[in-house]
Amino acid sequence: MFNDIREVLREEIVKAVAVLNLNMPADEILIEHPADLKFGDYSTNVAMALAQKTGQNPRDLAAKIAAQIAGQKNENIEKVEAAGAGFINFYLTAGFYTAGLKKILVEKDNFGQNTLFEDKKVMVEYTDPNPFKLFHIGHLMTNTIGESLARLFQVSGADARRACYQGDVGIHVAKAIWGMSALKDERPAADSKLAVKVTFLGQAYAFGTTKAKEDPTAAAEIKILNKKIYERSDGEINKLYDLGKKWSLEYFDTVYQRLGTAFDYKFFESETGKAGRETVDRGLQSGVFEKSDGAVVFKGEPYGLHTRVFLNSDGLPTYEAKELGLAKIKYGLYPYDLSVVVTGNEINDYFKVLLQVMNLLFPDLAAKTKHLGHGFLRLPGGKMSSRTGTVITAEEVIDKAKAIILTKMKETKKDIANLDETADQIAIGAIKYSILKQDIGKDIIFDFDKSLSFVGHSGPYLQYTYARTQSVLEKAASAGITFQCQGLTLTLGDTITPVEKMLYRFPEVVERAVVEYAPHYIATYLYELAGVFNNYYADHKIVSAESHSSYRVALTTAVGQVLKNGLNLLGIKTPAKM
RNA sequence: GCCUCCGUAGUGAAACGGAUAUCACACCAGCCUUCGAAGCUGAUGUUGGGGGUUCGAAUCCCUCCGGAGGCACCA
Repeated sequence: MFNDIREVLREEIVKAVAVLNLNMPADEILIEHPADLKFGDYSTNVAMALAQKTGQNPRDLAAKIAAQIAGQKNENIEKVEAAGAGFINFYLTAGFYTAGLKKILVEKDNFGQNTLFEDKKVMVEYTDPNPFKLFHIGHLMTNTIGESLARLFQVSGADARRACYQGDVGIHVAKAIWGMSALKDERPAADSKLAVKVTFLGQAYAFGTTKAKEDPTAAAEIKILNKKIYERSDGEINKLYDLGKKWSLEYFDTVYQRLGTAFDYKFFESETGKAGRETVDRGLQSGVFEKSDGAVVFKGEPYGLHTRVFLNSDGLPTYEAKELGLAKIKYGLYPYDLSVVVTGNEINDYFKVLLQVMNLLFPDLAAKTKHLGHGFLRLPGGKMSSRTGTVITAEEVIDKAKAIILTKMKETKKDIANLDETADQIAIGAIKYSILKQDIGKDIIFDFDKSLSFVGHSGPYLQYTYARTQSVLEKAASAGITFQCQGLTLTLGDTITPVEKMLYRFPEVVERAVVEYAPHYIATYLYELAGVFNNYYADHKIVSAESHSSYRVALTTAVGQVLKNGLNLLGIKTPAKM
């Protein structure tokens, strides 16, 4: 198979090395893409590694091995040469590239799939907003990353399920309920718009928070309220609680729909406490936990970790205990092979403790759990806080971006039927891409003007390039230019370009992205692909009466296809016109 | 104080121990009577300091400086 070209090269290398009476285990052979296309399609460092072992000159050895491989005359290899400090560079044949092109055109939406997680059950938990609180740009970051990972697992053969874990109990909820009660005259009617209800919840929470700080009486009331909410012992409070939670969840659903996420499972802290406490009780029996100052704790120091509280001195489960319960509940509903939990990196250390505890209590689940801590999306002024009001909601950012895009769209005066929907897709594409183009572990200081780009290395650039391919293809169709997947060949002096050299790499990039939990490889690759295509576009007339037009149309079709498949993995839509 | 993560052009980022460290933004000079100028071409400019390991270090180790996060009943 041509997409296993790395295996083909590996075999050729092993064969050549053996002929030269040298020994290089196949799994130690590194085959990679050179940083620059001028160094060929792949290169290997075997000569440098062998030279070190045998004391030979790496450059001479590379030349010998290259000559031997060339002599083996593999049909996919156009040229092999030694270069640099002792690299062996491979240049592939035109036939290889056109076969790659054909594969894209045949597989279409399926191009890029792999079998790394075939038949595996994967659960991805992400987003985790708290009911009664705002859905802010931090949630947008987690959601964007988690959704992309879920999609990467899916194209890798997994049955990926999306899960969201939400804090529907706790002091923040009590503050909001207290606020709802105090501001009862301003409470929206049942038939009010959802936006109004959510705004009210935000005000109620802010009011409760402020009063809790300023007024000791209010603070005491909130504490009592918190207990009542936990116990569900007061009918009036339950009514307020249920109402507020319903509004919140309805609102979150509208945000998810807009972002293109749909959860299979929604878990709540109010449900995980019981299972968590039971687990901790059993762990206390078996000596995993111990009592300390009236609380039940896990001593992490023997493992190089922190001590953490699992049941507080009132006997209530903390977040740690609830998380243990959550793991059990998740596995009960969906016996996964892999459970990925995506959160901010502030809880990295805490999650290590949790994994250690899980390892002692149920090692099978611990081994299947992977925590991914991503960087923070912070504001230039410092930490974002919904308490002090220095918070930007996800919708504010999207709407602000959308307004800019609508202005731009009106300037370009394109004939676009679904203007509003398209602008929404571009706004979200810009935001998601700005998050996914970099390593997920790193912070993003979110400054609207600096962080969100609609030109250059950005989501809209990729969407624009896609729209351009579709526009060209539309023109080709009306000119009656078609192509056959069989027998695609270059004609009339056309040569292989960087476009073909980038296209076949897509499945490799997908594999690497899923193995390393790193969507940014997809983002970077798509940007490079779009770059070489825009370059090609500037130099080549695609739709014409010339005989090479058919091949060029096929190439354009493939580029559009890969951009679409790749952007889909980032959760970014590809409007045909923008 | 202890632990973890991070320091790459003016700014924001990329680089699975490999070749002349790659992009974007910004700034400057060009390209639309020709398939979408949200595009293309060219110019300027970078690995925090000091040691070490290696044929080869932005990447691994030590140390110093700077930043972020965490460190017992919040999540």
